[in-house]
Amino acid sequence: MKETPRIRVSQVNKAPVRRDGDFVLYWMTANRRRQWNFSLQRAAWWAGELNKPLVVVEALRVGYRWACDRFHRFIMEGMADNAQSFRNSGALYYPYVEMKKDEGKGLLRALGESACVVVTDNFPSYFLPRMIDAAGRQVSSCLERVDSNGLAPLDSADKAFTTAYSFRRHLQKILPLYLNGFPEPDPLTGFDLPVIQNLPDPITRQWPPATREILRADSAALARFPIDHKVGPATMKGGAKEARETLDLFIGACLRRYEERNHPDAEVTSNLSPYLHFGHISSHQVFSAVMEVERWTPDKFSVKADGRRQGWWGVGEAAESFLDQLITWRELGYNMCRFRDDYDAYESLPDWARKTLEEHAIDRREYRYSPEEFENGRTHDFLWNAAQNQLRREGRLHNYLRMLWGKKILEWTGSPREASRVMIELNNKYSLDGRDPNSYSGIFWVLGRYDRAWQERSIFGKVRYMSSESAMRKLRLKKYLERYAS
DNA sequence: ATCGGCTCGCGCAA
DNA sequence: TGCGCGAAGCCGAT
Repeated sequence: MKETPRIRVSQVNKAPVRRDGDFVLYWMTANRRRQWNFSLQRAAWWAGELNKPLVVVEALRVGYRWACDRFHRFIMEGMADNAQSFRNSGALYYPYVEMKKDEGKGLLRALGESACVVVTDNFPSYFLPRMIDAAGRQVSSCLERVDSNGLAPLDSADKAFTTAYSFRRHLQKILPLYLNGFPEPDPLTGFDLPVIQNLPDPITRQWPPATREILRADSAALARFPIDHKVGPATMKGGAKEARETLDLFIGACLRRYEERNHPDAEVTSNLSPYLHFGHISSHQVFSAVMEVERWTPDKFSVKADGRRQGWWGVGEAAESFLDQLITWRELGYNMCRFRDDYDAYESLPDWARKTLEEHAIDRREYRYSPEEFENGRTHDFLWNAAQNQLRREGRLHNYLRMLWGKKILEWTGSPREASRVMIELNNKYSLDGRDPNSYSGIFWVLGRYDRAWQERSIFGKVRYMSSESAMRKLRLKKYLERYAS
C-alpha cells in the first residue's frame, strides 16, 4: 500500500494507534469516492501496516443546515455508486443514512471504540472543520485527517493569499514539488487483507446500513426525511460515475472551445463543480485527464514564477484557462478557508473594499428587494431573474452570470453586509456547489475580495461594477433566456 | 474596434 | 522606492 505525503496528514487528537483494534476505519465525509483519494489511500496503508480489515463508513445526517431533497439525493446517488464500486474491493463499505434527527449520534464514538485508527477527510469550510474537532474529542483511538483537496496541499502555504496573481506565483514555485505525488487512481489495487463481513452486532442494530430503497433516493424515499422538500432535486445526477462521464464529455466536446465559456449559449463549461464539491471526483483526476489529451509532461512546466495566467503549463490556451479555474481559483478559495475562520464574514474583505463600500452605504438605492423577491426571481431585470431561476430550479448558475447575479444583489440591497447575507443564503440553499470554499470566493469577489479598485461610482464605490445591459450586449444569451427567463 | 484612465496591493528589481 | 501587473468593469476619445 502506498503512503500518503506527510504534509497532507495531521493528527486531530492525542490518542495512540491501537494495534489490538478490530479494524481500520475510514470516516468518509468530504471525498466521497473510491478513486484518487488520499484519505482512503492513508486508511488502506494503515490496514496494511496493522494487517487489519478496512471499514469505510460514509454517513449522511439530516440536521445539517440547508438539508433538502436536492443535496440529499445528490449525496445518496453518490453513496449508491460507492456501494457498487467497493463491492469485492476487500474493504467493507457501510453507508449510513440518518432517518430522524440525531439518530446518528454516537455512531462515530462507537466505531472508534473498536477501531485501531480512524482516518477522515480534511475539508476547510461549512460545518466540517467543527465536526472534525468534535470528532477528535469523541474518538478514543487515534484520529487523523487527510487533505485530499487539491494539487497543492493546504499546508504548502502559510497565509491567506489576497490576490490570485500572488497565489498563482506561489503555486508556480511550489507545485513542481507535488506533481509527482498524486493519489493512486485506485488505492485498493492488490488489497489483500483480512476481510470483515459486517460491523459488530450492537452497531448494526442501532445504526443499520442504508437500504437499497433509501439509496435509490426517489421521491418516496426523500419524503421520509425531515428535511426541506421545497428545494427539489437537481437536474444533474450525483455520484462518481456521473462525475467521470461529465469529465469525459467536457474534455471530448467542450475543452477546445473553452475560450467561449462566458457565453451561456455556448455551453462549454465543465459542470464539474458539484462533483468536486461533494468529492465525487478529484481535481487530480481532472488534471490528469486534461493533461493526457494535451500530451503534457512535467518538463513543459514554466520555470519562471511570474504570476502570469497564460504560458504557465505549456499547453493550449483553452486548457491553460481551464487549469487556472481548476487549480489557481479553486485552491485559492481553499487557501482562504484554511487560514481564516471569518472567510464567510463581511469583515474578511480587504480594507480598501470595506472603506469604499462604507463611504457609499448612505447612497440612494434606486431598487430595493426583499429576500423573498430575490429568491423567487421577482426583480425588474429579466436577465437577473433568469439567472436566479436557473439557480433555484437546477441548483447551478452559469459562471459569468453568477458574478453579475451577485453584483446586482449588492446594488439592490440596503447594505453590503445585507448583500453578503442574501448571497450566502440563496447560494447555499440552492446551489449544489454552495457551502464550498469557492462559493465564498465568488460571493466575496462581488464585494472586492481578490479584486482591485476601479472607478468610483454610486453604491459600489471603487468595487468593480457590472451591468445586465453590457452583459446583454456582449454575451450570447438567446437560448439561455428562452429556457430560464420565465 | 481599440486604447488609456480610473485605482489598490503585491512582489520583485533596483 | 519604483514598476508592472492583475477573473470577465465602465467610459469617453480616437
